[in-house]
Amino acid sequence: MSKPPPRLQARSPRGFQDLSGHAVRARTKMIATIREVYDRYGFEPLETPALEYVDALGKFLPEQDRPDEGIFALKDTDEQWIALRYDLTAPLSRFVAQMGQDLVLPYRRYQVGSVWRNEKPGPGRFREFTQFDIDTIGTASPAADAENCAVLAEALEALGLKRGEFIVKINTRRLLDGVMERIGLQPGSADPQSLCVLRAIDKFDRVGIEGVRLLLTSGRKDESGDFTKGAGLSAQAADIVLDFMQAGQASRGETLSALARAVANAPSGRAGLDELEAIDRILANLGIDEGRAIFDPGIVRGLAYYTGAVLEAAITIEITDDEGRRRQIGSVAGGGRYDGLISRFTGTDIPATGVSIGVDRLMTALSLAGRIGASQAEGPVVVTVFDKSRMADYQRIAAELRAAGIRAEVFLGEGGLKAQLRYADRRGAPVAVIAGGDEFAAGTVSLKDLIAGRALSAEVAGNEQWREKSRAQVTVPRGELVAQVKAILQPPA
RNA sequence: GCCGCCUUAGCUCAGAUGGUUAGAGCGCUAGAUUGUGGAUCUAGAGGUCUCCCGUUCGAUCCGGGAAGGCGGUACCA
Repeated sequence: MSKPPPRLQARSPRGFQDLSGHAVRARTKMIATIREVYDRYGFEPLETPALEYVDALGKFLPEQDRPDEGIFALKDTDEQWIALRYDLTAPLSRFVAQMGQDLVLPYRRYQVGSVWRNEKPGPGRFREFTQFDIDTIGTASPAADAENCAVLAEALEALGLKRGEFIVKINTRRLLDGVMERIGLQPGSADPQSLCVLRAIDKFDRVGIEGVRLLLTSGRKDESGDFTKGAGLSAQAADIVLDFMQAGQASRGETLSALARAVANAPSGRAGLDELEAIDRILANLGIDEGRAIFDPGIVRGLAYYTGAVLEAAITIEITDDEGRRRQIGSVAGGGRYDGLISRFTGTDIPATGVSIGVDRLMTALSLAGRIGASQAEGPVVVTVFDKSRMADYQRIAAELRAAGIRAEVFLGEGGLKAQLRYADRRGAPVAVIAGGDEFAAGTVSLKDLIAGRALSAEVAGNEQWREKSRAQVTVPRGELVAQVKAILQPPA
C-alpha cells in the first residue's frame, strides 16, 4: 500500500492576489473614471504585449549574460530573453521607436495594464499590479508637464477626492542638478555619490530631517539595527542639500523665490527655475491652484531616467486601518520627463514626459478612507425554485426581469426555500422572488425585500416578532412583476 | 538581501513541565419554524497543532533546519 499523495496546496504565488466580485467592480469603475478624464484631454489608447525582449526593457546585464534581478524573465524557443514588463514606459518607448515616421508627433497616449516586479512584496506592495499611464512624446514644452499635473488632479477629483484631500507635488531634476553642482558633484551624472544623495532626499518621509542629514554624511543606523552607508558629504554640503529640500512653501511663487536663493549661480539650477516658472504659469492658465499642485523640492522620484520635471500625487486624508492604527498612504501616482529614454532605440533624443497612476494603491487608499463603500446589494434578484416542476415559470420570470434590465438569476443549487433565501441573502440579493402553489393558483408572485428585512432585523430583537413572516414581503399580481420589483429597487424618493 | 517576531479548526486566537480524548469566540450545517434569509436558543460537523530531521519510552510542546506569514530595513525602473 502506497501512501496517498500529499494533497495539493491551493495558494497563489506570494505577492500575487485574486480579485473577485465587489473588488473587480470597484476597480473597473475606477479605471473607467480615469480613462474618461484621459480621453477628454485628447490622449489615445494603446495596448502593448505583457512580454518584451529584455533589452527593450533596459534591464539586461550583458556582463552576466542574464537579465537583471527584479524582473520576471524567461528564454523563448529562440534562446532570446524575454520578460514581463515592469512598467508601461519602456514598452511605450519601444513602440514609439518602432513606429518611427508613421507616428504623428506629439503623440499622446494612455495605457492601463498589469506590470510585474520580481521583488519582495510588502504591505500594499504586490508583484503584479496595475498602472494607468499617460505620456506625451515629442515635445519638450513645459506645457506637457503642466498638463500631466492637471490631468492627474482632475482624475483624482473625478474619483471623488475633494480639494485638500490630495496634492500634486512638482519638482525638477534640473534644480537637483543645480544643487549637485553647488556641492561639487557632477550634475546629472550617475555616479554612486550623486545617487546616494538623491536617495537620501527621497527618504525624508520615512527618516525625517535628521535621518536625511545622517544619510548625506556619515550614514545611518535604523531601528532594526541595519546600517545604511552615507554619501560622505561635508557638513556644509549637507546643509545646502537640506536647505534646498526644505525650501517648499505654501504657494508656488514663494517656493520659487526660496529656490532662487538656494540654487543661486548654478547654470542648471537656473534652467530648473525657468522650467518651474513656466509650469506655474501654465497651471494657472489651466485653473490648477495651489490647493491642488505645489512645488516641493524634496520630490526626487526613482533615480534612473528622469531628466526634467518630476511629480508625485499623494493622498492627504488621515487614514486608519482595520486595527485602528494610523497609516501613511504615500504617493499614488508619479512621473516626470524622460528626454533621453527613447534615444536608446533611435539614437536621437525624443523628448517625452508622462505620469502613472498606481491603480491598486489608489484603490487601497480610497477604500481605507471609506470612499469605496461596498454598496449593500450588488447581487442579482434571486428567483427561488419552490417547485421544480414549474421551472419553466421561474425561468420566464427571470427572463422578464432581465429584459427590463434587472440582474436576475434562477436558483440553481439544491435545497429548500430556507436554504435558497439564505443563499440570496449571502449573494447580496436585493429581492427574492417566491412563487409556490398559492401564488400560481392566485396568479401572483411574492417579492421579498431583503434589504428592508435586513434593516428591520437590526432593530427588532424579540423572539415574538420573529414569526411575522409577511414582513418586508409583498404579494403582487403576476403581471406587475417587473414594475413591482423596480419599485423595490428604486423606491420613489 | 539583512534584522526581529510569528505559524494550533474556514477565520481570530487560547493551551498544557514532554503523557489517554487539544479548547473558545466567530463562521459553517441542522433543528426549534412541514412555504421564508438576517435576531434568539439547542445540537452537530470540522484538526497532519506548517513541514523535515534530531533528542526521548513517548514530541503539537525541547533542539536544529526548511517553508510560509507579519513588521522593519536595503534595493526599487
